[in-house]
Amino acid sequence: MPDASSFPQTDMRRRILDAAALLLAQNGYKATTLRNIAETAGLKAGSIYYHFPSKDQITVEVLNEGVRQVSHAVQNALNDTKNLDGARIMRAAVMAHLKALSEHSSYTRASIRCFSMVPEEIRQQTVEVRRAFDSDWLDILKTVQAKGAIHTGTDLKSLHLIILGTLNWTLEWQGASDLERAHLAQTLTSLILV
Amino acid sequence: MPDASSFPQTDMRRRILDAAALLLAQNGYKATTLRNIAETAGLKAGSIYYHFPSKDQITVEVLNEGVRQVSHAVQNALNDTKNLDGARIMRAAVMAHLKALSEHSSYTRASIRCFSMVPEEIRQQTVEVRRAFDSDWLDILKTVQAKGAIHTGTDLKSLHLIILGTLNWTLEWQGASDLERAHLAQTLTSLILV
DNA sequence: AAATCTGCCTAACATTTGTTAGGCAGATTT
DNA sequence: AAATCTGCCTAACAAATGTTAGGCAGATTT
Repeated sequence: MPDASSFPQTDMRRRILDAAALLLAQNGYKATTLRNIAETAGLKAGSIYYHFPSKDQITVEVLNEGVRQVSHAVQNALNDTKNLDGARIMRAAVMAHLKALSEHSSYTRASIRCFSMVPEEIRQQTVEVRRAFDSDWLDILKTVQAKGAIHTGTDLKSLHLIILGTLNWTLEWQGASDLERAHLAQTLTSLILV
Repeated sequence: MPDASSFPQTDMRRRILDAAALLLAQNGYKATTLRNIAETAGLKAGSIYYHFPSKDQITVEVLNEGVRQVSHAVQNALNDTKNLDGARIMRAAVMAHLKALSEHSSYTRASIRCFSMVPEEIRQQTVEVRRAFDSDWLDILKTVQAKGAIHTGTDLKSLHLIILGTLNWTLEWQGASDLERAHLAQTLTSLILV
């Protein structure tokens, strides 16, 4: 059975996660079936259990990786801009977040869109990674405000929700171009920065 | 079987829709079962087919009603503020949108969160209502900008996404208070208005 | 060469899904 | 009083679900 997409042949575990991420992002948790994942990854449903103990475990790994992709991207962007002014830090964080969302869109979309619909048992295993990321973003906002790039009167908790909501919402307008995304980042930071 | 919540006894059709909206908002399309809807509405699964021809039809009605609730709320708010200045129009629209989201949260949450995960057949029957609402919001922004309350340089399409993203994202932070919502509306409009 | 391990497959299982067919008590109409 | 209509129920159906048990060819180890 020669298949063009089966060159690596090994890393089947990764291919299963990729397939799951794609389907979870597209159809949600319940509509994503193991037979569907198997077909996309290029094996049979029963064989998945050689790599994972359950569908839930696959889901947990996908959801957590989705958050980590964005979290690491933002962290890296900030390490490069340590002693810059507030405005630059802000722009770097927003653009890194947005770029990560679009580059790893399967995992990030799965993470954002499935989180609140997934069974309680799964949610518990993904909630801590999320809280850490929320905390990171709030720290960024505090720093930028301390550097004077955000009005002192602005409520940072609200601002946090505006940024998160705006950026994550981009995953809903399917098929958006990088240009449109850049436009959005520009408009958003312009509104926020003093 | 005396049940405290079965006084009306008639309008069973509405109770089915309410139950479906609640479950769709909570668990998504695929995880919402007819037996689950029936139990919540207070009847048996087979009896649903006396009121609706299929699960899909129920879903379509819930999703469309969710959008209409918000759309009408915004429209009504604007009718009351016809000749006001741009800033007041903007604030009225944002607050009406936000209030409708929280008041009819089951329908609106179902509408927002299920739309992109639902089978193609259902999406087709809900897409036109959405487009109309998008168009309405863009008109509002054009009016407000024409009245000078938004910088002329601001890209309205991006601004539209920021507003939609921010407000709709509030449905993700479960259990938020009205005070927090009001705070968010205040911060958002402050950023946008000149 | 024998034994083990790797990585996948087939075939079944119990359960749950949307949906349908037929029944039945009470109200309404004739 | 007879007939019809309303609004629900029970019981079943085929299909699809997560999961498990057992097999099997090829590589690796002993």
